[in-house]
Amino acid sequence: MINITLPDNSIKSFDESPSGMDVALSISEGFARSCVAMDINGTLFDLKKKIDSDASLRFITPKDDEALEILRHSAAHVMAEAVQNLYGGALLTIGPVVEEGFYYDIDMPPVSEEDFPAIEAEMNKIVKEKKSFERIVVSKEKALEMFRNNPYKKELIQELGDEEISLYRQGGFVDLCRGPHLPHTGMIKGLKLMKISGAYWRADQSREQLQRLYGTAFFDKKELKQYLYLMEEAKKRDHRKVGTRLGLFSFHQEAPGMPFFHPRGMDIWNVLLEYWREEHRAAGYVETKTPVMLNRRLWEQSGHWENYRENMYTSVVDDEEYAIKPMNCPGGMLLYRTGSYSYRDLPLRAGEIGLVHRHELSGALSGLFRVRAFHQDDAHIFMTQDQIEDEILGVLKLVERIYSRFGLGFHLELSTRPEKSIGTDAQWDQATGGLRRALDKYGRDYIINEGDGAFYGPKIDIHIKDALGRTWQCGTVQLDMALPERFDLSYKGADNEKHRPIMIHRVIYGSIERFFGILVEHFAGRFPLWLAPVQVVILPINDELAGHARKVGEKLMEKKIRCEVDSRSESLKKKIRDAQTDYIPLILTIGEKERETGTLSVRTLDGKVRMGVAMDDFTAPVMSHIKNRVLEGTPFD
RNA sequence: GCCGGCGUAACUCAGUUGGUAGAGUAGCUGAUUCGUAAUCAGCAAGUCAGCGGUUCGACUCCGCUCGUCGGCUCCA
Repeated sequence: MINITLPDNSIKSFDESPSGMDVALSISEGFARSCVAMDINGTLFDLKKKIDSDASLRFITPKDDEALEILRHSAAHVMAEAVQNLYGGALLTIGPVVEEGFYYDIDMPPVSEEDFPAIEAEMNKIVKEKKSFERIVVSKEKALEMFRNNPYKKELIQELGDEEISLYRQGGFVDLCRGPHLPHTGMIKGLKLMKISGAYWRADQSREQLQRLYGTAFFDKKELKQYLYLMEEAKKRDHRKVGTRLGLFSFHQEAPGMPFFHPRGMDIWNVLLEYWREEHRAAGYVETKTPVMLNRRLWEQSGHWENYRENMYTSVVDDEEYAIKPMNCPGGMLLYRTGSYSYRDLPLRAGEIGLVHRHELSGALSGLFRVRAFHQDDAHIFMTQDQIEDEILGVLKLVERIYSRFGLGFHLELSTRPEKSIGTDAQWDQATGGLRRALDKYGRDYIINEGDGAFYGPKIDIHIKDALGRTWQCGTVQLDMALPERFDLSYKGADNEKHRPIMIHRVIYGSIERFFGILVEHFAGRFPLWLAPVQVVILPINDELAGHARKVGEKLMEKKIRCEVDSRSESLKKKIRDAQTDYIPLILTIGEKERETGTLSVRTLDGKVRMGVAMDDFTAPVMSHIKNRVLEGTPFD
């Protein structure tokens, strides 16, 4: 007699070992049809597995988080079979599930997206056949024998322990796999190949070049449609497209990976920094600036010459070797060392909008998201041991303040000591403990990435979430146990002894260029009033009214409202259309009536018009809306 | 850097099997003077990314270089 306990604590009893499917069928046939896999005592299994002792069981249905992963894993097998059916000599390697779908690395001649329809058709054929996934367990020797023609699989099998090896079979297709899998291929409803790229076996450039085929899959065609819609929306918002169309920035062959900012882009840039300075002053930061080019000796002392040299630009001046800074910290060290500090001066919060250059791989460049020259909104905080917690907490609060101003959510990740690292266990414990206590005090959940810290200290990464739900790592708070040592920094304690300060590096925007790009996509180019490069456009109805329009413009400029007059001899309709497609939040049309009465006609982006607004009734609310950095709309919506 | 795709006017893109190039938008000129999302006409604009090769002839085929896109990798 086998007793199965279900999540609602009901117990089903069976005379003989039932399979998961048997248990599901005992609930209802419809339910059984929807089940994907099962969780027995905390481990996932196929529904076909026989349960031979009492157990508590939870069925995995498409509603559960684990289900999608299983589905996609099965979909990867379907893709692998399809490719093997179509391309004779294709050798399968690995095919994991990734965040948005799955991929399979296959040793085969290059294919292109033109081949996708044929592969998809073959996949759909396999899906239609509702092939059952069967788990087969064999010995290591047998597995090696079965995959004797596939060196990749053999390599994988060799690395597995001596225990038995599980394989999965669907029809005539067998693949090495831990599982679990769907009951059958028919459950994969929304299936699509996404892209193709090269990848190396074991991510090693010296090894075989493989074809990586990406796909995604859902339980429901609708979900696939929704996903494709989001992808398309993201494509439409692509900051490279939107930024070019709005005239914010450009890139040129003469300086790959180094953006040029145009006047309208600089408006946004300056507003971002203005806001940043305001918040940092209020949070007790001072601002500093260090040179872009520094002597090689400094980089040797900081350790960058040893650890980061391949990313640094260098130059020889008067027979001396210089490096263009890839980070601001060494310069910051010199600044600190210029003064002499007592414990009363700490914490010292020194901000710096530093322009750094990093020679990134040419293939890694991507719009403003990955560049070779960028500005960091850096700050170095020097403090005593017992200030760690409060200082970290202060940074986290500042981060929250600033991100929420843009309507960006975020989550936190703590990275701990990596294998290759400097410092003592005690130092690491103390540093990591300080970060942990600050996070706990802060009160939000955080993820822990064991061993993912920098070699010189643990860190907290802050990942923002944009309007499309995509996440980006922007902010980071890193404790540095190396530089104060290398530069022999000190402060005088209350005990009149020299002490080594603790130092953190932190950024909030991260790379201002990248943050800019993220904002373009987050707002889809429709910046809130306070950020909009042109806040108001003034449209005279005819040429004769251009003079009055300019006068109105001057009045707004006096109030520091960014505005332009469009006095082209175009129709009003045309000028409105152009203003709308430039996402200018407020449009003032100037006709005879406005000139006579000295009022304004205000049109917002949603097409609503308010006539007869007095000048002051326009400027006052607009100015306060801007000053308060209101995220949504305008005072005239 | 590696693999693959792409590179035609300022921008977005056409260009059949090789016979030296077009459209829309923007720009300029002129007409129109307009009340809430595109007025009309004309003009000008390209070493077809660059270099080399094949060919009687190359935007088209081949090679290299540069840039760019998607991945690998790396990270802010």
